[in-house]
Amino acid sequence: MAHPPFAVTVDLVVLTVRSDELCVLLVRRGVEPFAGQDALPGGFVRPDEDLAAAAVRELAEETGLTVGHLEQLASYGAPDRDPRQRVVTVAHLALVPDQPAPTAGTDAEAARWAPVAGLSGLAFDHDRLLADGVERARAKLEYSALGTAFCPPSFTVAQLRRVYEVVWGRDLDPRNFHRKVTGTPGLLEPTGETTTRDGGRPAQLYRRGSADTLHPPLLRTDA
Amino acid sequence: MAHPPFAVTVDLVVLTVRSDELCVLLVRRGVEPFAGQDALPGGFVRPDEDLAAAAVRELAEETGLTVGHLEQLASYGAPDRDPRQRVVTVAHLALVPDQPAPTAGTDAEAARWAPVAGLSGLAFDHDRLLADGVERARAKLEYSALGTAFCPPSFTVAQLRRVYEVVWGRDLDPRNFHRKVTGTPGLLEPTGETTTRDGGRPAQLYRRGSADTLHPPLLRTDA
DNA sequence: GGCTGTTGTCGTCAGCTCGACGATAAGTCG
DNA sequence: CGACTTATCGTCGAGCTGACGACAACAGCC
Repeated sequence: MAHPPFAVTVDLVVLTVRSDELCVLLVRRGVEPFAGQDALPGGFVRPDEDLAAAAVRELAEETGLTVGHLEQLASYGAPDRDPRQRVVTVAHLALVPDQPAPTAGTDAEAARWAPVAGLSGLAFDHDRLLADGVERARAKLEYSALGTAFCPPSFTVAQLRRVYEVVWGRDLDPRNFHRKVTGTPGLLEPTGETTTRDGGRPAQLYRRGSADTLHPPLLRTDA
Repeated sequence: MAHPPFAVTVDLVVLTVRSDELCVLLVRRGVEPFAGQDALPGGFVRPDEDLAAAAVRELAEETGLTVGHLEQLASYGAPDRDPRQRVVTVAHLALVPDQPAPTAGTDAEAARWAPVAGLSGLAFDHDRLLADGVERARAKLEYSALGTAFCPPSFTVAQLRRVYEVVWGRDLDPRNFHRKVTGTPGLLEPTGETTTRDGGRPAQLYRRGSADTLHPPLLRTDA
């Protein structure tokens, strides 16, 4: 059996919410092909490594980020997606809280946050990976507690709402949102503390609860 | 760069509803490893072939089935999942209408339908692929028009409801279900014809409409 | 034909959730 | 202290859902 040799990589769509924008982690490629162009972080899977382990390792190597959530997204294997050889990549989606610009890693020249809006021209087929990742994140906010993955360990209802608004690109009613998330059992656990900010009434602080699904879902209407 | 050679395969979780049971297409392996054991159909991706194309080809080769829906499920690449060499498989989920037992293909000795309930002991990690595929199908019935993929081109509301009941393992109220699916615009298109069966009032025949999502979703409650 | 059993389809009604919005609480800033 | 900002609680009507009654339209049997 002459099974043609494939290379297998993992690529990462790392999303966060920074200053009211949905941002993705990009690295600038230092080697051909697509040298000097932006790309998603990623790399080859090692001989004795599971796919998920490879994703975690690449994320740590290239960014050193604290990850809030990591899941497999999809695989992409068009024959001509890499001009060098046949490469199948297993894309992963990571959601992380807002963090300072990650440090440059070993493989890549520099890692930086870039707003997703209007972004294009990435290396390989990474435009598509990014689009699929963003769509997955948008969809999952509807029926899961994944919005909290964008938040720090302790956060307010307003912070969580801002996450939804930024990811969906749509304003939500603060009162209805508050009723929904505080009314769902197991979603949020109050810490008992409050915040003080520049103005306005202090808000209750919560941490993620044990619930991971939102039943019934929080639907984004077409409005 | 010595990238270790991987083999890449596609495996198929082909589901259908037969005689009030959710069934999966299995083949009996003729070669080692796991010779004589049941497995999901699948095979190696060819050098110039896209992943989706490979899935379609394998499905046609091994079964000759008419496919109602095909989508990528997930990828599995544990280092020891194949004792021969490092293999990453891209699992796909196919939903097909009830059809006679498929003909044996080239690679496999025989293909047959097996009820999913209580099924285990498949080759490789196919138990997990199957479980993930079934769960994906169950979840997708909630918010998509995918239930029609299990139905022939022309079908009744009761047939579609039976699909939901079998996949979810839970009875649904015929009147509420009827109201829901006929009330969702674009989901079903009436053909104008009716059926006659052994007993009972003849039913309207419908075909799939243009809608592919169900808004609002049809939730399976925990009851 | 009449009766029975089966299945499909239409209605009704209470309960829940949601969206829109008013009202109040509790801080900061000038 | 007043103005402003933000958080949180209530209220109300619309829409969807689940439970269920009622009727329609067939086959089969006596």
